[in-house]
Amino acid sequence: MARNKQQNQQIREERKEQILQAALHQFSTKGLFATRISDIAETAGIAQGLMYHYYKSKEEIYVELIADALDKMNSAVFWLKDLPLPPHEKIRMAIEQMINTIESSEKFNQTCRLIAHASNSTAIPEKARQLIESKRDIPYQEIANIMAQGQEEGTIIKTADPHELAILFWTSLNGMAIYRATRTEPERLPRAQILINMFLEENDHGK
Amino acid sequence: MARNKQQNQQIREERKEQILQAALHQFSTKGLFATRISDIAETAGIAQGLMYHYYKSKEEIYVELIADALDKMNSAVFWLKDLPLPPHEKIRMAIEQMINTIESSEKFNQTCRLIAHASNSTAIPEKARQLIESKRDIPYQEIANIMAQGQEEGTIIKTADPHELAILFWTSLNGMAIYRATRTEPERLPRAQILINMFLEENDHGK
DNA sequence: GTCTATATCCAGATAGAC
DNA sequence: GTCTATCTGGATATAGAC
Repeated sequence: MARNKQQNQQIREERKEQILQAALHQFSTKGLFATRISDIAETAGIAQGLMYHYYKSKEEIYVELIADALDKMNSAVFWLKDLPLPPHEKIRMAIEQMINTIESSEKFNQTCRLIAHASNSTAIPEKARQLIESKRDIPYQEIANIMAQGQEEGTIIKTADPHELAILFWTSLNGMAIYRATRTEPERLPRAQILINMFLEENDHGK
Repeated sequence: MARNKQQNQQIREERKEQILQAALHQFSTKGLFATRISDIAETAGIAQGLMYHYYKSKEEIYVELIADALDKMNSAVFWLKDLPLPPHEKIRMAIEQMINTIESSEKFNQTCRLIAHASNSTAIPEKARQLIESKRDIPYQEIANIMAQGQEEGTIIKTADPHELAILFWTSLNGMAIYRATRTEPERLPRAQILINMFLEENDHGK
């Protein structure tokens, strides 16, 4: 008896993680349908047949990745919400952090592309569709809340309603993420400050 | 002799147009790999085999659609460039028109999704990749030129360089197009004015 | 747990009748 | 020009040896 149950369990966890990472890389650049299960296996450095020892299908891996991505996104937003900062500082920080992360984190980038692919296709697994539908509006809602608080405090512009501002907030950042993800030779993104200025009342600009 | 050459030629043109339209619809919602040639045939209302009488492969249709989309986009940008308007009015007009078109035109929407799918995938036909690579930067360049002119005239903000502003311009609009395209029950987009304000010097805001 | 070999299925593409 | 029937290749998924 070479291995006991615990060791097997650990190998299992490691392999699954390995597969997920390889799958994220493949799915994010090629999408669900253009990536073959053998691509993932190759990237993960294991035999194609072994994939089915860990996941029942390509789609199952995909759904797990989508679920993870949505959860991480929403966690980050709730973390922002609970920060002990005034609303306009939350907006400032969120934009700065997002642009910074878009520029520097390869994994974050892959995650953005995965979600972009998924949101833009009707041909994804039903389970994935439901997950996205049920969770994608949370970030919009939370940012809208923060915008509303900022408007009450007089630090966020009142020329648009909070929900409108939230859409503008996310669509701009989302656009940047896609821009960045689709350039091999990444040019620098616009500085955060310009985008921040769009939301703040004049007197706060230079703060 | 039922039909002469000219009539056949006309039928041919009509069919090709029919196929392109059906393909745009399919590709834009499902992407290249998830759409089957039979899906396109069905949408176009013709037999699957007949597809190959007009196009040599699925990829050929795809490449033609990509080429059309890029050309239309670039034509629109050159049209804007040649308008007899001051730079900041061109920017204003471009944003207003884009948001308006994103909201109202189904076909424009499909085109945006097609390009989004294509830019976001490395698994597209080589020919399509080359087309995109060679043409996608033209709109950025042209908008950057207009921004630079506006800065000289003092109507566009000088806190960022023209290229940076151009990226912000396109990524924001692109983000909106994707947002709009991926909602079945389309909520209204943010009003153009808020985005316009991001680029104009203060004194021009209310103009 | 891991691999190789293989069965199965399905979409792209072709052939040939009308 | 259009259709139906068919071939072919390639990818998913399974079986079975190690």
